[in-house]
Amino acid sequence: MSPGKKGKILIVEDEKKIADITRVYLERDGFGVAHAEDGETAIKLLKDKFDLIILDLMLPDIQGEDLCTMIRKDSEVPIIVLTAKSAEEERVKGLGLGADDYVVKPFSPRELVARVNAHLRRTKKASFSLSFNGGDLKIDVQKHEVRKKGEPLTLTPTEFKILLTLSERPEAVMTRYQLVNLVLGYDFEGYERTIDAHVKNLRQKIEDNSREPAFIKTVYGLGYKFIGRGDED
Amino acid sequence: MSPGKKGKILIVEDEKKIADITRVYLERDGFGVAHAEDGETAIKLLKDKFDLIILDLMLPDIQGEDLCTMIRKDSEVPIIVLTAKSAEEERVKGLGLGADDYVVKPFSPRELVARVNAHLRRTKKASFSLSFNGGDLKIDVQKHEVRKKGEPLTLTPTEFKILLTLSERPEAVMTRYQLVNLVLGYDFEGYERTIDAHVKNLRQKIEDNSREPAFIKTVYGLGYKFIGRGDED
DNA sequence: GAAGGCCTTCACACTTTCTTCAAATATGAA
DNA sequence: TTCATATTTGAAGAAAGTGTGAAGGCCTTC
Repeated sequence: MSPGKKGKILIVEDEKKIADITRVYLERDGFGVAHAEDGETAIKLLKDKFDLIILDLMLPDIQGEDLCTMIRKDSEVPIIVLTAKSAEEERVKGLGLGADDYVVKPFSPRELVARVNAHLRRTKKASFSLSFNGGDLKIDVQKHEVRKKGEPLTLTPTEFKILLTLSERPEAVMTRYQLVNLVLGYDFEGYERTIDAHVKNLRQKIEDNSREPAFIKTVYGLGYKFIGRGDED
Repeated sequence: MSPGKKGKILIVEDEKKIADITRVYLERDGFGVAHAEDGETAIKLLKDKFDLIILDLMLPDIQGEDLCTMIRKDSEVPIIVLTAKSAEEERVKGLGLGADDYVVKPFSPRELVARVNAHLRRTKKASFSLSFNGGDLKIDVQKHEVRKKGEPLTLTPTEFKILLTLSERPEAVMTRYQLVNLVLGYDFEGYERTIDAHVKNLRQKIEDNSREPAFIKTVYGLGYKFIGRGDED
């Protein structure tokens, strides 16, 4: 493993080509990278300390979810989960398995590196959660939970991901095109306005009045943006 | 080569069919596209600057890898490599040589375009904004927001584009023809003076007195120009 | 194999914006 | 100053974008 000035990262991924490309990107960005092709190897390697773990949920010998909870039991290391856009994602939600972030496959390697950097930057914060407007809206990624004025909401995986994507960059307009890529995956070939339907459903859950949305605003001709004052965590 | 509002892309690919379909998709998405059928042509074309390069690793006259390193030596331009499915090894090698992403043939044009966009989005400055006359007028592209003395204004998409186009080159006169092309698109077939109507509406929003515009001046017989001292941001 | 959850698509109503036009006003040249 | 040409403006129909409910498909669970 190369030295890694910026930190040590463990990739747990059985698809060699994905692991390789990810490694190349991370190393180019100054990270040290170790790679495990299966859960067993990962557990061995985990005797060393890592600064962040990238974990594919689909592994040959062990359920990624189990590995995730296992890691989380022993440490607070940030975990970014890779999921194929399918039923996997639902399990992320169902189990609330304590990952700090998740990225939909196929992903842009640059996107992944950006997220790795983002997580390490806020490494001091115990967990990756967002809170807006004096606690009116709270998003806890590890628990995969959203609360509005304390009340837990039930969001579908796609709704959650849209909300997360928008709220990570308050005020910034995201086009439907961008949202499709980030939320549904770069290989999504469907109808772009599917996003509208999800936004509608999302608004009905998080907004007081979905006709006059306070959080997710429409930007005519462009897309959507999230409005909210981030709170201290 | 078509103008390309979103950026200029060079396709280096000897299979004409693939090059053509890729070009069509990219152009439809607003890119300008140049095409080289072999390495030699590519090197000639590379005297121009491109925003991204799509490079087939299998070329008639030169090793794609060599071309890749060659390009990377001179510039940071994002490179997406196309590889045939069989050539497993080439992928990683290509990435080691400084490519930014790879796509396996046969590929979905849509996915390729999505990746192109993803790379360019990362390359671009995260958020650029313009500020004029000591903060009197601020334009934030990422937020798609314009503020006049701190007050947010509601501009339509076209108004926003006109303002942005003009303000990016303060003092420069832009003809209606130029504005139509840049703002309404090269394929706009309507009445050139539509711009006037938009400028009118824009002035009513951003000017104190739309009869004596301070920002958007008319240049009689020519077009419009934006006046403003850019502030440090 | 029925039920339920989720995603996607579609059609239609609705909202916002764009384009065009014609009248009014302004400009520059003779 | 006068004339021909340019520009501004308000209004209105045309066009484009968005919200929404419902239907169908796929998958998982019971």
